[in-house]
Amino acid sequence: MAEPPHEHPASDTPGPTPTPGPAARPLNFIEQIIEQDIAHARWGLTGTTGLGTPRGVHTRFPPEPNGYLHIGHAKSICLNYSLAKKYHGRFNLRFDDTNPSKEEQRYVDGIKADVSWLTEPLGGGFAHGPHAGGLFLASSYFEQMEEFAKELIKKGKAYACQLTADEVAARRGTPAVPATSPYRDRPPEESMRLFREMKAGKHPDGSLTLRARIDLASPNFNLRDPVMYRVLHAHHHSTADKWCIYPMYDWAHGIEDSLEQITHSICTLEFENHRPLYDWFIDAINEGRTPDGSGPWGTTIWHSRQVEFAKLQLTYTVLSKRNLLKMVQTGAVAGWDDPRMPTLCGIRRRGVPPEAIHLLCEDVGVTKFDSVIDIARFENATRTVLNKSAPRAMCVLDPLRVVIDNWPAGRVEDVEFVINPEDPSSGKRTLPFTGELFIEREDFMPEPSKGFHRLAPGAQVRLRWAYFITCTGFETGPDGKVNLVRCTYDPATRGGNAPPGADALTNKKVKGTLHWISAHHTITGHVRLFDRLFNAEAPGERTGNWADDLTPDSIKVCTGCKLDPILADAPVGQAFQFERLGYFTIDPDSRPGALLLNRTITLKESTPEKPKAAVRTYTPAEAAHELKIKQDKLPALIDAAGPAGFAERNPHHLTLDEVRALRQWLKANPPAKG
RNA sequence: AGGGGUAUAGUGUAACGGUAGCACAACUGACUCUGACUCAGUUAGUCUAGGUUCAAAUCCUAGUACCCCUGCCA
Repeated sequence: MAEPPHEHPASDTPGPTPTPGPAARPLNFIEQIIEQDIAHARWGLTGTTGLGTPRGVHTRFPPEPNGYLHIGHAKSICLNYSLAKKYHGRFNLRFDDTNPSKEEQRYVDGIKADVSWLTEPLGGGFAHGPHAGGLFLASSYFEQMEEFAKELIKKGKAYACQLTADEVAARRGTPAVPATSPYRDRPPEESMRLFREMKAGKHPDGSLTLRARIDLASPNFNLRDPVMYRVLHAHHHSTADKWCIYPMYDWAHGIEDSLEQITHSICTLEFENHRPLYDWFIDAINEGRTPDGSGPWGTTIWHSRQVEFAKLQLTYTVLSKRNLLKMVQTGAVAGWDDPRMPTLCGIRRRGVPPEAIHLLCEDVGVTKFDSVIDIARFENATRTVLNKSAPRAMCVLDPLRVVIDNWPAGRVEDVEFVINPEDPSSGKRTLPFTGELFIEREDFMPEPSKGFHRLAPGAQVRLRWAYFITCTGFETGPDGKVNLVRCTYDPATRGGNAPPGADALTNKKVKGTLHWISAHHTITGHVRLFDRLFNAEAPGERTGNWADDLTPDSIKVCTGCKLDPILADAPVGQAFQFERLGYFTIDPDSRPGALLLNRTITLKESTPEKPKAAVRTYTPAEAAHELKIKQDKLPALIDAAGPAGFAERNPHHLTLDEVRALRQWLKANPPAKG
């Protein structure tokens, strides 16, 4: 495994960027780094060859199996897989299973399924396809890691430390005061003996660690002699009871990447502070090693390059395994795969196709800047994909009976129905039309409001693909609710086509088009409608507890829905667009005769009345942030700049215009220095 | 406080010393057998202050704001 001399990123000089090919979009910063690496032939990259000759970019997704994956992880998976695909390489799935006290086999299984689901439309995944790198377990490297650890002990670069966790914390020091350990100058032989005893199970949990001997005074606390191994008598989901010492992330992770010869080790921003440590460990192992194996310690090991990017954050969403787990445990949701959850299994059950996640990731890009993505972008990506792919169906969620008085008794007519107007290859099917139908209750108003152009007494509307009907009256039940609408149909409008108007030149127009279903040709079922799980942009920001921002009724079940008969044979997960209602999918709990559907997302809706202008408002905290001042200086600024009417308003949220005015004022009246 | 990062329209991102562009959102309008889709147009931006330069988002200096780091978690 010849590997070129590792160059630290700091030594990089901007090289000529190779022709990027047909660039649909500019390269993101990671692609730029990779193309420079190719230009300099680092890691043996040539960029022009196929797989492994000598090699392309090799990436990996390294989850800890201590929970289910969420949409934040999806960004990392898409990034890693896409880079391997774009640069003729491979993609590994590797479980970073170094802490058995938190990990479970069911999470391993769930994560494998989620990653496969997500990467499948990209042409494969970790297990199959042209870029499959394979499935790996950190725990299968434990023996090798142990050997490396012993090597560092012999080199005087690691030592056994008998400080307890509390003592280590107490001796951690401060930026100005170095940490201390009375054991760091212990002879290597003694450390070796203790390390062997640790492994042999002769020491209780927490009594002993192996620590790297780096720098107790480093301003980077990760370098203050970090723990490499701890004693932990715990059952491991993969290695069972074979080990009672487990490596720490910092020690293990770089070795895992090295053993798999990962070229670019992509991770999130919070690991930036760990990169020097990652590099230190590999360099320490390589001290005394040579590329040809002639050195005293053998052949040099692989040194991957770590690159950090900003993780995905979404408004109205909680994205941390800890909080997600708590939501499940407290019953805030029905489980990890509740369709309201941002987990990949929840999103999948909700009916979102993986392509929507790919589209979102392309949309938001890859940078090092912490940003929060508006959840609406994800919703829009979902609509965009489903609009192109979902067959249409005619379903009525809240049925209202319509009788067509001039329809010949008992007559059934098949009307042609375009399965997906956005996809000509999908073709047509037929739908039975009769004199007794259901329409959506909200599509009829006895006394129509202004701008309502659906059904009302005397009004004419089109029934999609069928006929124009005119309302001649309605009946109400004892409760005063409308329970029947009477209409006549116009035979000249068969197929829903508008007949020539009075002048025989312009077609007669009708404003509204309604969806419908024949009362005698429908199946009933339940449909679940979801609202956002949280009703605050940043759940928990207000009170410190996300539970305070839970939407009270974020799930609504419609019973007795009148569904298109085509749904009877649809498989679980099949997506449909219910005309004018949104996108829906069959839930796994659905049964023949007891259909259950989930609404994935509504259609985009512009309201009939003049939509009220959505004015962006700022909380005091947001305004201060926007103006780059401390929040406590905001009141004084407002007093000084005085946006009209602000003082009378409650709550004291600022409008966009007011924030702009304050910014202008600040520009004209810069704060005094000091 | 020390260290590590990041600042470009409302939001997300390009521009690599040479015309600040794109997408989403918003707003106008057109089209429409889904109040969907599609299409056209409008509004709006380089954190601040100095400096270098014919020319600065970009280079230099000094500030400001935000994120990460003091687990035997990852």
